[in-house]
Amino acid sequence: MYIELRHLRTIRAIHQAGGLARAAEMMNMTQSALSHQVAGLEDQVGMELFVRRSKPMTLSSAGIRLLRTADRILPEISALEEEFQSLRTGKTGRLHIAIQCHACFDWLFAVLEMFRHAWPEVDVDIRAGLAFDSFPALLREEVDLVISSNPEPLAGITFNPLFDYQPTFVASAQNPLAAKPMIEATDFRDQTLISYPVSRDKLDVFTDLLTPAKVEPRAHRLVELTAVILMLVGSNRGVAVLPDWVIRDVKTNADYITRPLAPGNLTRRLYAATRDEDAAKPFMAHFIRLGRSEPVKLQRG
Amino acid sequence: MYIELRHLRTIRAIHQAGGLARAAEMMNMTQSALSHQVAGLEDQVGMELFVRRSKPMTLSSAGIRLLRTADRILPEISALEEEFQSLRTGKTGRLHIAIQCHACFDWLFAVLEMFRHAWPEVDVDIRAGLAFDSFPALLREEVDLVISSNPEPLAGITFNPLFDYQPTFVASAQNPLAAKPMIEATDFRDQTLISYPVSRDKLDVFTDLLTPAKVEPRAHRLVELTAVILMLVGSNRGVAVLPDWVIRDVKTNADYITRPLAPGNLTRRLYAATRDEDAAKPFMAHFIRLGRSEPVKLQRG
DNA sequence: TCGCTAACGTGAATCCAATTCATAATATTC
DNA sequence: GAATATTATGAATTGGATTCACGTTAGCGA
Repeated sequence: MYIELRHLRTIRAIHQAGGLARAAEMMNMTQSALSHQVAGLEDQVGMELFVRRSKPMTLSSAGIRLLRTADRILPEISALEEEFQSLRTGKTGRLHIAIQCHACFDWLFAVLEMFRHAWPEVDVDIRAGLAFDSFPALLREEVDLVISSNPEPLAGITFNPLFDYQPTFVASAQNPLAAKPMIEATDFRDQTLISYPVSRDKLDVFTDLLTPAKVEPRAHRLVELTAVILMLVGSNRGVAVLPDWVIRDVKTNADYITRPLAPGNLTRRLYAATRDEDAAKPFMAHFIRLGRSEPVKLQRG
Repeated sequence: MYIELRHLRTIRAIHQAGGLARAAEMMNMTQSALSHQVAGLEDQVGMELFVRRSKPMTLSSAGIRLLRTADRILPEISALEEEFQSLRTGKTGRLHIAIQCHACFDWLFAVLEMFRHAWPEVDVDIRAGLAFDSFPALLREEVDLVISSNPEPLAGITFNPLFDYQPTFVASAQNPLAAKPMIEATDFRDQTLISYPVSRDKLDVFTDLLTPAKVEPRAHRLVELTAVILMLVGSNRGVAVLPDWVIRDVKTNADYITRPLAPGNLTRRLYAATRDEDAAKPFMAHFIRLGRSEPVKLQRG
């Protein structure tokens, strides 16, 4: 049997209006239409939904069950419709973020915290675990924004610049390299490099230093968490290259040394990638604005 | 906008089947029909529900919202349909009982207790407060069964006999009438009669004794609860006429006397009135069977 | 009890919207 | 890049919902 929402609306209207004729008026239909509709529904259901002994017809016990369901379901539909309305006008939406750079957790949380106060209706989430194909995921609408420092010219994707940072060398104060004012590619030959577990073309050390110079570090250890990387570096089990904002805490720590890389002016830029059509959405624009201003404030203070 | 269940079913099917074509097969429709339907729905809603960049098309974030609603609502509809199925086959139903005779509470609870074990799916209730127009209420399907000792020949109503009882006179042992072996109408002239608060034509004392004899008791006090009536009678503040099954407890109590009425063979019959079409329903038949057998067992033991 | 009025039911005609048919456009795969 | 699979499109068709016109029934007051 094929119950439809139309039927639920009708049942509710007849009940509210207390009769077929008034209900018909309410719904901008003829009384006859409703009569036919009810008859059809009763056919479907296989029993009488109304008592016709008394004249303004009233719900039977089976009809009351239907009414209860209607009263539960129809408000849900209304809510859904209102939600779509809000979606259209841009008050609400979804902001699922994929991050290619693990270190971004650091400032991203702070930014999201500010964001969700301004846009409480927007469904926010961070999706780790798809760092490799985050751009296809963006196009498939699995996520809505990708934090990346490797803009690729892709149809349908807009790259919004956020802020610049310096990939910075960090090592133990015990490490012999502490003697050098600046670190170059060959310095890594006899070092254990510690990095996030992502492919080399997503790691600044490789893309900007080691790969061009065709240098391979003595060992390469993959670690997920920034705190753990710093811990290992602190105990001189390896060296790392991290964005400057991450190592602001260890800069003043005597156990660590930080040094600029190679020519000395290495700068990278972080982007928020969105689908073209989303870039204009008000909450997206706001998020990107926050992503531009807040991290630099964080780094200073 | 007019979302219909059809749309929810479609969304769910496309998601389950993982594509339009397979979904169409599932729903016994052409792929084209679904394509049109989805397009129409997206028009209504005012945004894309699916991502078409990749070929087996997938839900967009708005589509996912719709899917969530569908997953909540469609099971409710299925449950409803199953319920109607059960209603048709008679496994479930409603048994709302109106009682004209207050004293019936006594045995009715016991019967209902047995009944609800046998028919757990049937919605049981006792409706007091419409003793006066219980038969119209029965026809209006406000209740489904009326316990009555006053069968009226009414179109659409079947009276199923339950059991017989004797309206019995009960008074304090202190009352002068205790001396009489049998109580007649004129004996009430100088007595306070205590009865349930219902119209006289529903009270056995009047219909079978006082009204025919045109006798009026000295006073007539209305009391709701059987226990209170007996209490008042016990302290000789009045006399009462109650069904024999109610006074089985006081028969052995020295504070009370019970006497037969008038000619001595006054017997009344209790009926369960149902709508004609309901009388055949299995759970109704079962209830009536219980209503015949259980009260007499109670009275004996 | 009669007749009036309001409310509901019925059947044929109509209309609109959902579906189909046929085919084009587009992505995916090897 | 051909072959395949998947979705889109437009005209034609179908079918179900609605309307129209009228018949029927219940309620109500004189």
